[in-house]
Amino acid sequence: MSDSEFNGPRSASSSEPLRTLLGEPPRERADAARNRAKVLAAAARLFREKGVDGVSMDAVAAEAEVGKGTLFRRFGDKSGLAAALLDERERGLQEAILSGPPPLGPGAPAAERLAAFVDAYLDHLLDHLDLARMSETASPGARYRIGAYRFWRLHVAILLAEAHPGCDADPLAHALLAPLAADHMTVLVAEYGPARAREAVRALVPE
Amino acid sequence: MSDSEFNGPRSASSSEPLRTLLGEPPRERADAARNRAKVLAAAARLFREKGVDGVSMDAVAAEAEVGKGTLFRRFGDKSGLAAALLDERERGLQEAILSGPPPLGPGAPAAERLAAFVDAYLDHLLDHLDLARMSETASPGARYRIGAYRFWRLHVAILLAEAHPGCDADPLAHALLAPLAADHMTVLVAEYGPARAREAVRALVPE
DNA sequence: GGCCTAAATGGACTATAGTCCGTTTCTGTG
DNA sequence: CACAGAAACGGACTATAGTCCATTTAGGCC
Repeated sequence: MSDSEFNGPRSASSSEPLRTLLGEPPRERADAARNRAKVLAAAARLFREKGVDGVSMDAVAAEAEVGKGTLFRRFGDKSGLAAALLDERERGLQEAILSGPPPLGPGAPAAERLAAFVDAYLDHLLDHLDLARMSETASPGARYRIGAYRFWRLHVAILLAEAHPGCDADPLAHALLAPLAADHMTVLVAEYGPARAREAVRALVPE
Repeated sequence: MSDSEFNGPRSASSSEPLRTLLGEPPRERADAARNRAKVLAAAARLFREKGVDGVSMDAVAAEAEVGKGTLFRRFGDKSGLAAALLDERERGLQEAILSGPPPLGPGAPAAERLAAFVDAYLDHLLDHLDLARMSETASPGARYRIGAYRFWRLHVAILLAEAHPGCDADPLAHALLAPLAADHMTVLVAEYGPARAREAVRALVPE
């Protein structure tokens, strides 16, 4: 997966020529949309029944009644499929950050928003640990290529810059998100339980 | 790899019965030792020539003139092989921590030793990024199963407990090591260069 | 030196991810 | 409506990790 060539249903707006003029990406074909939905439904079903690790891509393709080629071309690889499933569930959190009530949404001091973000993100992550783990660890660097990661990172960087003027916010945001990696949280929770794990991560947030 | 059933040449001390009485692990057989050395040499050679990612386990087995079964039984999986190669190079750092001069070794205040450790670890990591990456990301959770990780974690936990009495040092040490993951540092360095990457990680160290 | 047991060996075998490309299906246009 | 080109399809194919077990070998003991 080289970037965001995969994923995400495209908008069904604009006539063909207008779209072209606007430089919008071409609309997704009807059969493609249908297959995307079939695959996501099949994957959700299988993952729920047998666990994320117990399901092969062949199995997903079969369950979705779709060829393997289709599956891979659309989602890139297994981590892409997991990311697509997570995506739906991350929307709510992203909206709450952009326009929900403080301290998660705008309005509270940056430091408080940062703490609220970490808490809310952990809530989300601990609810979908296995899916997140698959999306992040299927291949090296996978985590950082997911679109959602960029969102979290940008959000954290903006808050850091506001709370600590003069700090090198961009790489710092990266580093701050590192302990939130699914692989890491899996181990931390297994070893110390959710409460201590959560506290340890929160203790690293500046201020 | 369930634990440390693999790796590490065993000591050649003690007679058979004494060893048994002492509960030491059985001495490694001569052919096993020979093959371990052949594999490590072959892997080092191939990795240097073609890069860690460009070498299959089949290729390592062939180059070492050893069966695939031998290779896997001894090293568990690809990450185990990479870890075994790294191991040799980590010894120096571990010794410097245990008995070298301050601030890395004993003698300096805990906070200073912590900073010195992060610096030294990053030196080591950036020198062997590809090998470390393979050892940590070949399978989910691989990083946390490597013996060396336990060493770093214990060291950091002890220093944290000393520098910040009352903090929950064990999980905090885990969290503090998260940004030092090879996969994360690879991205951070690629995006911002070694200097800013290093600074960002150091900024997270308490105090 | 020859025997015996546990350890080690190696390569055939399985399972799975991911690629490739000839065929089929859309959809905008005349 | 029918045509043409683009887009999507699907399954055979390749590459690789990792398992299994019948066979071989080391080395302690007499």
